[in-house]
Amino acid sequence: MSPFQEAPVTSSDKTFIALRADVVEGVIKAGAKLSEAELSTNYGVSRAVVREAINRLENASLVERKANVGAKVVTLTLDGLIQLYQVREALEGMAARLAAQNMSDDEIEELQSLLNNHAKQVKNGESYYQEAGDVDFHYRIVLGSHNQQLISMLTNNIYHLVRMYRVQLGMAGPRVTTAFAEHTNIVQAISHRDAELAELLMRRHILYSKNNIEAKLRTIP
Amino acid sequence: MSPFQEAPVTSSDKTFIALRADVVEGVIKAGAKLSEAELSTNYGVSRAVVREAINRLENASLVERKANVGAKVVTLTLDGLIQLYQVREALEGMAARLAAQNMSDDEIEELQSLLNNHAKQVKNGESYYQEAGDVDFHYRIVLGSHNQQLISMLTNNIYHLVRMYRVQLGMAGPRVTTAFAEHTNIVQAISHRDAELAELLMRRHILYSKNNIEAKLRTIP
DNA sequence: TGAAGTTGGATTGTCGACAATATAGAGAGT
DNA sequence: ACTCTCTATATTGTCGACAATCCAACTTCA
Repeated sequence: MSPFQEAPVTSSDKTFIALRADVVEGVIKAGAKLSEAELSTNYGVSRAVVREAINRLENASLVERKANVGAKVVTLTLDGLIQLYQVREALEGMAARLAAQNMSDDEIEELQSLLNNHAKQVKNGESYYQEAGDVDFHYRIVLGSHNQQLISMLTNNIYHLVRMYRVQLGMAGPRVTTAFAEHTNIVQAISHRDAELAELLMRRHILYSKNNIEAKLRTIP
Repeated sequence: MSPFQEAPVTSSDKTFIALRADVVEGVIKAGAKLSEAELSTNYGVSRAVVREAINRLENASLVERKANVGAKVVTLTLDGLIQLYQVREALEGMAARLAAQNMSDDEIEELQSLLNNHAKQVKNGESYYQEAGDVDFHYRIVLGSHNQQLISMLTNNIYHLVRMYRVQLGMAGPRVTTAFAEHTNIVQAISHRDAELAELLMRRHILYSKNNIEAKLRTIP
């Protein structure tokens, strides 16, 4: 289905995931201070596991910590969004390149059928699932790179921050059908094993997406 | 001087840095198990701070942890090295592109003079400082990107892992003068504010470096 | 009035003890 | 001899208490 980490086993894992969700979804507001004691009672665990969860969030760039002072949820800025998308462009571009080289024929076929499902949804105007579909699409390609380092960086860190921006600054917008066309071209490049083109198209796709969001944001804050 | 993090203030910071150094330099061998109790006595701190240090090392991809089992130092493989350099190519390529756009004239001038010093050293055959010089060069450009996300990923994670491979598999090799020529071209592109070319040259530079190391390694393990 | 120094309260950092889990080895059965 | 089960032990996960640090409010002095 969707981006799944390994199943959480330890209490610390669950707390980390719950806390991350609350930060990403805005239940805990951007810029808010994270009190260890307060979170400890809220999640019903000891301060030690809260601390561990906060540490992990720090590495994911979702909170900032200062020694002897505490941790704050990051603040969302236009500049931060741009920098994030620059990194994303570099990493996902490479992912597309590697996917064109390394994906198995089966994986490519699944990617194709995923795209076909999206095509139906676009025709039916089911805009809700468009977001999930977009995530799925990018996720498949990242996995297809078969590069663990790359997969880890994108799925553990960058995607959560991207989602935090999307959710809290209310992205959804048009760009559905045009993005779908771009997806189609990328898959075509991959299935032709054209690594160079796959990277180029993916980078442009993300760049367009950035420009689109950026334009919307400049009108608000 | 050299890549410096923020000064370590807390006991946990110091332990993390000491432990990381021991892992990178091979004092603790690749693949070895990390016993929390043992490290606790060795570094003279409580298990809690050792655990925090290990967690941070995990995010830096220097150790792998399994719940209820423990942490092991990563094992160094050819495949791991290749994947690492693929990520490095993507990120540093983007860094060079952004550096060409964002570096101040002063920063570029400092980069130039750094290169001049290297030129002298290369002529004198001081091969030792070549490594430090190379690190310095790349570090400056990464900082010049003015992209915090990018800077953090490279300096906190990737560079330490790269160094671990270099140290433990005994890199040094020739490629000194030829690498210097590549550096020169990159700086030229940056000072011309040619972002496209700067990225291209940096990516090729890292790709060559990867191929060089890879060729050496294939003869050994 | 304003600036520097001081103190109290609250928050984070560190510690040792206890609980939960995995793994190696012994033992039983075939 | 081999496999399976079960137990013992060592290691990690979690907890509550104590120590160190920061910050704000208050006092003191020019």
